[in-house]
Amino acid sequence: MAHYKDSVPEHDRIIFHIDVNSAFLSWEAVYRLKNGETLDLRNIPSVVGGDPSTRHGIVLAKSIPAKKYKIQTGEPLFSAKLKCPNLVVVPPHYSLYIQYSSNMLKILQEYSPVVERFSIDEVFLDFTGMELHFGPPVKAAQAIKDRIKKELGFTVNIGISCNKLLAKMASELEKPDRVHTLFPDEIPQKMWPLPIDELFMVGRTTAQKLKRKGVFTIGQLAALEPALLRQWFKSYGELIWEFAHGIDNSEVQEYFPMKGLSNSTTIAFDVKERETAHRVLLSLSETLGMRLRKAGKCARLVGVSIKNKYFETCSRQRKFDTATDCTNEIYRKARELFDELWDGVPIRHLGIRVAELCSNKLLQLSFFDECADKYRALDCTVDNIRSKYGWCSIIRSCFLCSPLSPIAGGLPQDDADIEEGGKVWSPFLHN
DNA sequence: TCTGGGGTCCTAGGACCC
DNA sequence: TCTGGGGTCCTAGGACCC
Repeated sequence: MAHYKDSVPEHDRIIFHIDVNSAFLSWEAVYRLKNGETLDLRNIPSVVGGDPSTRHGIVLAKSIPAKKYKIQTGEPLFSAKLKCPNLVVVPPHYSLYIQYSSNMLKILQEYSPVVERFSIDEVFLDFTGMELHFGPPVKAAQAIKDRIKKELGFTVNIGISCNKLLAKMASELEKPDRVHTLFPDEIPQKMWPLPIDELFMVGRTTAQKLKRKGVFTIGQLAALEPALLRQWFKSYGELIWEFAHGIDNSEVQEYFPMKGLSNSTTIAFDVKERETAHRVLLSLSETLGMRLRKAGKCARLVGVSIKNKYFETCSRQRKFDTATDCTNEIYRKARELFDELWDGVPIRHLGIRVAELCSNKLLQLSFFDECADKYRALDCTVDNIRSKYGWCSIIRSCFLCSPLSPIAGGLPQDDADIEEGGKVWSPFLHN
């Protein structure tokens, strides 16, 4: 029996949501098969996971057989192995995933001019009006799905509906390698029986609160009075009520203006000394500054966050009079905020965030900072060297004999990164 | 050897102004 | 001496997503 309707009703818009099945794990499997490995990670209990020795030991992606052991993305590898002692764990190769993701995007762009890269493994595609070129939506989606499998070697789910929310909910239905529709008239039968946690934007906290109030399915949520949800969850309550009814008017958007940037890192050991913490902040500032300059932006707001050994977090942010894209300036501000914030408890994780961005062409130099020009030239030179010879071709001397990475945060460098000079390093939306 | 990193948005509460 | 109130900006924290 078909798992989708053979004919779709007339609607204003036709939206596809393309979701790579177990993305990191599939891509890892495809890469390994291509390089002579005979075992397909997708067919055994396996996960892509970080390195516990540097305190990055969490599950980044799981195979479908691993899912049967109730292993969850984000859970510690330690606990995943307790659930499944034979679990195969492989390290991540981010630059590979970025390539697979981009290859898929290229294919999808052939089917519509309006394509939104929602994350490294999810894409929205506005198929409205494209029936003329590629046939009815379900047939076209089948063809796209099969083409990706044939040309790139991995499977995707495609959800089809009249808005992004329903398309996304549709792609989550049965996996892998499937096309599903979820049009408004199918909501009661396909979406309302689902548990409340499966609704987009209902996370763990909201799901727990709803369950305590006796709401267990999306249908039960839909049946509530929106005023009651407003009372319980403020504006959020109305949003999830609308989602439970399949209401969503957001557009498929090719480009999103960047609002802010952040870099953070879990350090392999607990940091007890101020100087060490400062160095981590410096290495984070390096990455942040480079990304900011690459985007052609300056930031007015700088923020610092700390997670201590007890997993308690705190943060401090400040708006400054002048915007900057200078590594040293970001570092100086971050250090100032850190010194005000830190209570001396050993630190596990440090982060820096910048926001309130403006174009660096309109850069307003402070009268008091006569060094600004020199720093600008320095940043520019270092950026050029790094883009030519790799991220670590030029580092600050204070990192020479240090266990700390001179360039922290972002995605961990993998072998492929180093071979390529580490040029590829961010999977996210900005070109 | 237990618990990542990068985003966006919302809210509460305080400061400050008129 | 009975302690306005609306508007805006700012910060910290927490929710969600991948």
